Amino acid sequence: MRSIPIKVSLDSIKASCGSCSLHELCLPMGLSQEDTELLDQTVNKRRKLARGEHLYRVGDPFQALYAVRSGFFKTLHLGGNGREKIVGFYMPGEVLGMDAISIDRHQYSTMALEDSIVCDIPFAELEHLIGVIPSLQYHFHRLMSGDINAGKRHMLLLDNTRAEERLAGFLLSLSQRFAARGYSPTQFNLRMTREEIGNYLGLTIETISRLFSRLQKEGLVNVQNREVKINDLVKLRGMVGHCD
Amino acid sequence: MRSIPIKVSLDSIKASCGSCSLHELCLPMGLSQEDTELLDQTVNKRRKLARGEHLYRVGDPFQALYAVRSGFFKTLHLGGNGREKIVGFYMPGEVLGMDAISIDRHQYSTMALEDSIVCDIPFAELEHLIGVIPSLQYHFHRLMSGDINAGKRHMLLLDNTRAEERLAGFLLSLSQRFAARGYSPTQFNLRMTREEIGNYLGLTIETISRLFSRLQKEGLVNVQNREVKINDLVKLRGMVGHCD
DNA sequence: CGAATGTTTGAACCCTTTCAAAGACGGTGG
DNA sequence: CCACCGTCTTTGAAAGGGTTCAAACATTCG
Repeated sequence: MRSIPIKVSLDSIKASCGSCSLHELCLPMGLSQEDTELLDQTVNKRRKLARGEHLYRVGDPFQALYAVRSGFFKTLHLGGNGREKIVGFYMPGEVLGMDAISIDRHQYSTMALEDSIVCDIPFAELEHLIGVIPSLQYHFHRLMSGDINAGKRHMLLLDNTRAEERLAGFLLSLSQRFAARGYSPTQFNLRMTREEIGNYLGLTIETISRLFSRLQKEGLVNVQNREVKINDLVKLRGMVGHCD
Repeated sequence: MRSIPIKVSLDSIKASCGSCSLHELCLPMGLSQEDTELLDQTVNKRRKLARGEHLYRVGDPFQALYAVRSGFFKTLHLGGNGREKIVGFYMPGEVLGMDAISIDRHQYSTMALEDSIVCDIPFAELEHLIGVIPSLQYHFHRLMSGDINAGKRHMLLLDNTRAEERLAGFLLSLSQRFAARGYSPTQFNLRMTREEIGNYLGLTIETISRLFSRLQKEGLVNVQNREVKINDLVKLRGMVGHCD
């Protein structure tokens, strides 16, 4: 609360895709230096968000996509009964908000799980730029298609009836995504609570807790609070049914 | 088998988006007559598929998107253990294959559930056309975004822990989509088997069967083989948790 | 008509949920 | 620095719902 005045003064920071370490994962992937500079003129603002702060909420008018620069986000659906369902976790280099393109309003709320920074990508300007830069068009379509696939993979994860398979698949998914960003695939920090994991996987918090205990007892992983160490990546893969 | 020679002779049929009754649902939605004619030059072929025939299979190189002209399709994922998981059903006006854009190969197999016709949309040509027709760019992005949302809705459906909620949500989803195509929202034919419904919803065939029996006993629906009549749309909606 | 496929119904089992309570962690204030 | 408090996590026992296994029935299509 106290920190709001400080945050405001830091809200806008000059961004630069060209010098960003994530540019091979993010929207500028595959662009020439020249085209990246054009993109930089559109993606010219960064925004800081404190842990727990909303990037946007259900129903907000859609104006921009957001690339995660640093930090961690969750997106959630609000059911008619007040129930919250987490539909995705987003880490640096991933782009938020593409589901809103088709309806002009955000369908899901997005909240920072830790202090984070996003790059604003005003969509009207991006659309214009896509018409001008053919390779941006190509890469943007791949990005959207990748989001379609991420959704389908999550669905396949939820199709595993056994709770164990879901959690194993979840850990492996995190592992892969961390690895793609140059972090260890076997040792990482969970940014979300047990409850958020359970919600995401369609399981209760108690089941998540029991599973972590069991996996640890079996020596597959070590879990200390939010710190996860995977001891046997191969055996963990063997536990997952039909998801990758 | 015997019919293959016949099918081949009918395989290619001249298509026309301008005169297609689905053009407000499909790729040409919102295009001017002039732009639709340009699109017609690209979408110039139709393909007939017999029931049970594959449109494409996992691993096939990605070359075209396919708009369903008539009939019904399912898309399925093949798990490492040989398990099949149905990830989507597609009806006329819906576009197949957008998940493959990001990886250049089809990630899922697609099979006709009944004799069907699709319109070929060669993707390289579509990409070119998108660079030329701004409103096509706009509508194509909405189409992809819509596919992202369809996936998320399916995921929300699977999050309902109670089998009853999932089936209710499934019936409502079909109802809406039929209504959008000018068919009755309360009376329609299931194109898929109980097993396929169960697979899609993460339930067993027995559970689906029991649920239909129960819903019928409660007077909510009438089910005769594959013919469904919804008697109480409102009460059915009340059964679904957080999925619209 | 007959075989294959698809559907319905029953009973026992298993896993996750639910309900309950104790324990650990982290931040705040004295 | 430590005690306190709220939040998060762990663990236990009972209950519920869907699956599994089994068998009869219906439908479709050659």
